[in-house]
Amino acid sequence: MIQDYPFLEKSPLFRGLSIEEISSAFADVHYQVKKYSKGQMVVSAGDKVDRLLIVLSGSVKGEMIDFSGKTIKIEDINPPMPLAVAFLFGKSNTFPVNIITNEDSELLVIPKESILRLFQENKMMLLNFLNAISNRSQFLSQKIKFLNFTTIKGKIANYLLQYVSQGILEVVLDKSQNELAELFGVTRPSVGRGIRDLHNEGLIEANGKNIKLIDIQGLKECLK
Amino acid sequence: MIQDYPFLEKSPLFRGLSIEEISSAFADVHYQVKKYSKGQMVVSAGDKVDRLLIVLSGSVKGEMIDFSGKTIKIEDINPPMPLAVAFLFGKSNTFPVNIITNEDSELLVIPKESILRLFQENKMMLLNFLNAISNRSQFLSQKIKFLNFTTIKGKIANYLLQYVSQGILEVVLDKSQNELAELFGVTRPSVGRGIRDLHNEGLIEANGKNIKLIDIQGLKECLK
DNA sequence: ATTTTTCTGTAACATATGTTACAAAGGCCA
DNA sequence: TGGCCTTTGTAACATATGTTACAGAAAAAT
Repeated sequence: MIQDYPFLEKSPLFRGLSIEEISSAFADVHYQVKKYSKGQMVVSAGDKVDRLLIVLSGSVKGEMIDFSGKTIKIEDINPPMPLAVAFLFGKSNTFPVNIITNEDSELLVIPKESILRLFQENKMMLLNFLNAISNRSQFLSQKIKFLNFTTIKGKIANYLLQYVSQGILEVVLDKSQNELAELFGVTRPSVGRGIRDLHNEGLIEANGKNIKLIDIQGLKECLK
Repeated sequence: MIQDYPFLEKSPLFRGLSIEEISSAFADVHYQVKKYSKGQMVVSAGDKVDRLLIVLSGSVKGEMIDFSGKTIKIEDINPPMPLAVAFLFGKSNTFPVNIITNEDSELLVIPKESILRLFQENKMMLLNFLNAISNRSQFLSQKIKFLNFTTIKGKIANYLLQYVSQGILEVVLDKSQNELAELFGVTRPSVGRGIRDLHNEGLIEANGKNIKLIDIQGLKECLK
């Protein structure tokens, strides 16, 4: 079964392991492959997280529900990524979001006990898991810094300054304004306006996705 | 040495273990207790995280630095809490913040290899560590939801609705407006204004720290 | 080549929040 | 009691960002 999904080697949880190693680790451990049709709810917010889910095919999305019952799409999850790694352990063991398939999908379901057995038998998997949760935390940390500590111009400046630290002064953006907007938690026109403002202030020369960084010090000032 | 710090039993990393068990687990493992005087920098942002630090006495703070060189206090960390658990593993293995002592302090320093050995020998510690990182993620998730998904009125409403779920309809706030402002990442007058608005709209009756919750459904609507 | 979709640029307008300031109320302590 | 400090209430004003809308450019699909 496991051998049918060779790209599992690319999953953060199995990195550094060959598909044979993965497969043999799974030999004496319980797991399931479940099929879901498009639009089906895989997990409801509040369900107990007593198993690890990994997307094998198709794709799923996480949707948050607030008190008033409205839903907001949080993120898409594609193969071979795991779901909700940060909720398998920790204080709250319930899914924070609904998980719904975007299309017909298959998920690998591994009960929590099995996970612990995998960890015991294969130190690499444990390390990978630690890395996965840690990365999640780091991602969230970064996101908070972004959301909380700067204006939109600051966010753009910060984003561009990441290139500077790599010695790149003529940037070709690898994301659309929409993607940047989502990353920054703001609206798309605001991103456009921010870029235009930086341009008008002479800090950058923006032309579509091509951006020349002119006044590095000025950009740093934007971080407030 | 370890026995000198019995409150380590209360550290998230050693929960469920007696001080004797902790001490014996540490018997054949490298570690250090380091003393720092008040105001000393324990770790600079960017330093490699190749060791786990746990506050034994005193207290330390984490300060973030942005590109322009300004510092912002992130949080205080008191005994017996660990530092930067989410950065010992994961992609980025450098401290995201400066760590500075608030007062004379002692820190327990455990190299990463020692941590891994502790995990191998004591499954409880591994579980505790997984829990600690997971909790951190969950905390950050929650914070992001708060920062990103609601207006100030929404944040206040959300805060008040937590009481409702405990069956409390006449709240006595346990935080000042200043503290709420900090929690929400907004300014103090804005919190005041938010409360006043909710009051004027008839959703609550606010009088200083005493708040009667009138229109629960309306409060839920505020979450947008 | 043509159509369709996505992306960009921009504008007018509405609104939430920050900024600054000050006065009144409540706690604390000497 | 009086004087200090913190907290609250509130106002006028500035500003950043969201909202909505539309047109042209670019990219993708047919």
